[in-house]
Amino acid sequence: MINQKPRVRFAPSPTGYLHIGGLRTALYNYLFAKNTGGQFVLRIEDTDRNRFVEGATEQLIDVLKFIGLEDFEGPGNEGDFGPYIQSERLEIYHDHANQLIENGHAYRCFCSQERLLNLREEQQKQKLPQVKYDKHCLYLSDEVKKQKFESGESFVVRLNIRPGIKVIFNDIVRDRVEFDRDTIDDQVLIKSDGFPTYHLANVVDDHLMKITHVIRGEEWLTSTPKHVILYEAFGWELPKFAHLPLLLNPDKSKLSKRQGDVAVEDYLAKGYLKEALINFVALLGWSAGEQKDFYTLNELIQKFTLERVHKAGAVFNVEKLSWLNAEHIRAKSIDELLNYVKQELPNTKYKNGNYPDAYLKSAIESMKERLNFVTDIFEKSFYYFEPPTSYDEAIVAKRWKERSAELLLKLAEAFEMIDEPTKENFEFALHTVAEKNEVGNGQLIHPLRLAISGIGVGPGVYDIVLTIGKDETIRRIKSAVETIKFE
RNA sequence: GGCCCGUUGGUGUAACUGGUUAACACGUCGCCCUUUCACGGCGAAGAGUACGGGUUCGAGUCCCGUACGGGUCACCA
Repeated sequence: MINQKPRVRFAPSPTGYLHIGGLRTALYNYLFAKNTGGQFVLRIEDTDRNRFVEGATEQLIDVLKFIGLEDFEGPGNEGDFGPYIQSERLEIYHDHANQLIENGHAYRCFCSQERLLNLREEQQKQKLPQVKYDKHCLYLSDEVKKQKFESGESFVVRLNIRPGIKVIFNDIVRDRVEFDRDTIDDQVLIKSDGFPTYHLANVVDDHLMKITHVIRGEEWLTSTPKHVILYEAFGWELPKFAHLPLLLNPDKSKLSKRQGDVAVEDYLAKGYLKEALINFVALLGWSAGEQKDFYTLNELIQKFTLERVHKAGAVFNVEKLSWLNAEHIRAKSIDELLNYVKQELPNTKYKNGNYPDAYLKSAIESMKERLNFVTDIFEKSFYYFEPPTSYDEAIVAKRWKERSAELLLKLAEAFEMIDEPTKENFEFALHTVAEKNEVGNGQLIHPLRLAISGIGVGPGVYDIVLTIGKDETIRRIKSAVETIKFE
């Protein structure tokens, strides 16, 4: 057991999307597994039939694979401990529940919803410190139990918590955590529909799947003593626990839908790169202890340790995510970016345009450092995809002077003469025209930018000219001269 | 309310087993570069480590208490 390779699991319930907190949990499990040479297991916890969402499991797996955590043992990649979908393991849970009933660690409870409700109300009225099941069915006589069971009366199976010493366990993130046994309720293990609850299923599966480290969100910390008691009841060795700090809304409450996007799919749809998402989420609750923020998945794998996981919850700060996204864009090669751009092009109004790869690459080259999202290229530098149809009024007012039209026409003539279209030649031509007409370069540069792009910001003018080409530049100059009036 | 966990600039984090003026990044502001914008560079403001005690020559680091925040108390995970 000592030198066993770690086995960890990400055990989401298929809700229809991957929660950003789920991504973080999955990532830490994955990083830990990869870092230690262990195995990352994916298990689908679909024991709540009321929340069944068609196709959710497939969707979850797709997103996980897309984002780069594709190397898992689980559905579609069976190992020796399947099935990996809990709804396909019902018999296993029943066998184990029965085992617990036999040795007295669990019992059948026939109480109606109504009685449970009344009990709860009653206890609340009495201002009891805590609402707990009263073990009513544990104390039924054997005959009554037998009779109810055999007559097919609906029941649940409850864990029988007995008085005893404190439940103490060690958490890798939080060190020692302890709970009094009498604060623990007789948790339902098997629901009346025959499905197990999370508590039973997770313990049984973690044991059977030989999970060595349970790495999950802090919201599970308070139910961990129940799990510890279950391990005890089965006589199983305890896995190591690591409860991760929560991801928080700006107001410090648990990250939720109400206060912004929470699905990984949403962020992907908005144009965040998976690299940025991984990088950002990894830093929420962990750091390598170095003064650096940019990491690739491989670097994270090399650096990750559970010991360096932080204890306090972390606010999800979209601004830093956006910065990281821009950083990851800048780190990509032009060819990689070309793929993204071509992938997105059909979703834009320029889908019918014809843009050769070399053209797009030139445009990307000039815009790379100015993009926060790859799709920004279609907005911020629309002029690469269509000629300007209007001219920014503020820029016109500021840069379009009395002689601008005349000078631009002369510039167009000079451009016309250029045989070899290079940045240097365009620049030289502009300088020459400026000199001959005794004006500063700015008198040409700014009107030129306005004429060919319609706006006042963007890459260097010569870069734009080079990308759209000599002929198109001249066309745009002529068109601008006709449209823009000096006032 | 009970129980559990937490608390370093606005945000994410750093600060080896206690040892000099608490570091880095995002964000903000300013300057430089660029006849634009962005990138980049430089600099600034912003916490004295929730608060109060204690231990110690010395505490963000250890102990106790308080406050505040969060999580959890389902036949949901």
